[in-house]
Amino acid sequence: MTKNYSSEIASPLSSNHEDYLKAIYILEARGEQVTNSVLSDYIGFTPASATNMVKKLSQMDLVIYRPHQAVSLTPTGRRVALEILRHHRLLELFLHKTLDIPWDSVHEEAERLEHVISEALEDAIAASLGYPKVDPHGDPIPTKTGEVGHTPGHPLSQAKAGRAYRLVRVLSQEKERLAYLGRLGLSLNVELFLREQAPFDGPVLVEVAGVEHALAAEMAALLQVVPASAK
Amino acid sequence: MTKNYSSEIASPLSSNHEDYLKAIYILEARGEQVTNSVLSDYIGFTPASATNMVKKLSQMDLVIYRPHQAVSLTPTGRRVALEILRHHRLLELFLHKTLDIPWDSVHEEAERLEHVISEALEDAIAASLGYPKVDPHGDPIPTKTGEVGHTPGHPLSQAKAGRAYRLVRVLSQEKERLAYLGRLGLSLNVELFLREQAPFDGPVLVEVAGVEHALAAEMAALLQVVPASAK
DNA sequence: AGTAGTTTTTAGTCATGGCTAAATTGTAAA
DNA sequence: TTTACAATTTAGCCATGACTAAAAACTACT
Ligand SMILES: [Mn+2]
Ligand SMILES: [Mn+2]
Ligand SMILES: [Mn+2]
Ligand SMILES: [Mn+2]
Repeated sequence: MTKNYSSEIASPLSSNHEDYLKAIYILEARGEQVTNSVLSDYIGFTPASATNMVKKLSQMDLVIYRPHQAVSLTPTGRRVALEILRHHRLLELFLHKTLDIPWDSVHEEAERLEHVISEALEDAIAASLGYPKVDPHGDPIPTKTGEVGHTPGHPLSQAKAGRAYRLVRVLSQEKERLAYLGRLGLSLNVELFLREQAPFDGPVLVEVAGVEHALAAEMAALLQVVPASAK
Repeated sequence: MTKNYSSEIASPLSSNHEDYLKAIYILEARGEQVTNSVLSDYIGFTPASATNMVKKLSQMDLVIYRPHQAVSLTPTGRRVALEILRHHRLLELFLHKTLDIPWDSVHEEAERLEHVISEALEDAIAASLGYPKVDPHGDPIPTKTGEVGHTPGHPLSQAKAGRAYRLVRVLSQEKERLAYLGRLGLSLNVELFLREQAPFDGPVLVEVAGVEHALAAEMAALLQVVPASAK
């Protein structure tokens, strides 16, 4: 767990410390108020454990903690979160492209690997992939200096019927969901044609590689698309 | 740390548990009596910690422990050790071949990665490398079923002067030593010519790629070679 | 404002696995 | 066979970070 940020952080961070920071970052980025229950739900530990950990992170100046308030990251905490997130997404893409691991399995694997790769290995992976900008789900890969690119696109549920789109991001890491999409032929950068959009949040009819499929409204809301012609 | 051996092992093993088992395997394989001090020296924890851990491993039926006697692995313990060793050596080779990580850096990296890769990833790595038999240092890679190939060769210190040899194994993981050998052009499968072997365990003169170098006797003892013509 | 219900924190427990220091055991020389 | 010394084990301590249960604090409704 020796990292380049170790220079500014007293005690070394465990995998769980890192996962907490990453969770806070992701929840903040979603625009949610990171309350204790939101956080503990997300990470899968009890609320008491979350409070406990958040207090420790606050002592290390990685988060701002005020009792009964939402937590937030300090600049250092954000740097650490982004470093782990960079590891995670680089690893997902590497596993997928270099070792043909299916896109619905890379998340789990990266969840463990992200905590143990060195900076040198991170760099080697980035170089071997040609310094990519997005992971296999279209999530932006933070740069070494902590910039996070903005991903274009809008939910398929808000797209207009009778037009062709390209899938640029899937807002889910759920294995079963991704596997299902994969079976429909829907993976990153695939083109689809939006046949019909049922009103009142009804299902969506799409055509992928000449085959028509119906998608639940909630599913369509997770699929970010751009017009097919757009880069 | 979910592994395929989890079926037969009650509690999940931590990275350290796995490193202890691997250490015992390696020390046994070297022909050493695995006493508590040998083991604690090797793993870098205090003797008291080693006793403690060995007792726990013994309760899990992974080692045989009798007070004041050398420890040894049970069949299950050996299986676990070989699984981790397979991970380690596959990872070393993968990092070296696929990501160009120098042979003197792969050990450290693999030491952490070996504990967190899934069986699926292990298989994907093995497949992508064409099911290799040895790692970048010539150490044999155990098979999935736990067989360990026998590596040919004998120490350069016991070779005859005036003949050509090929380096097939280096019995060291020391970063500095490997880096030095690398600088001399000595890496796996490289050919060398043994010019002179000084008596009384004196230095050895070798020619590598047309350049002559003197090696300490202890260094030459770590280099396993075969006659240059031999496959 | 009072109260019910929810969220959060506190208090206290436990397992893990390192450590040091002291006690014990084993070995080998006198 | 005693004695010295090294190796090993035991005992006890500590940090970590999960947990449950209880207390406290917020929120929202009457
Ligand atoms: Mn993780
Ligand atoms: Mn992803
Ligand atoms: Mn290890
Ligand atoms: Mn090796």
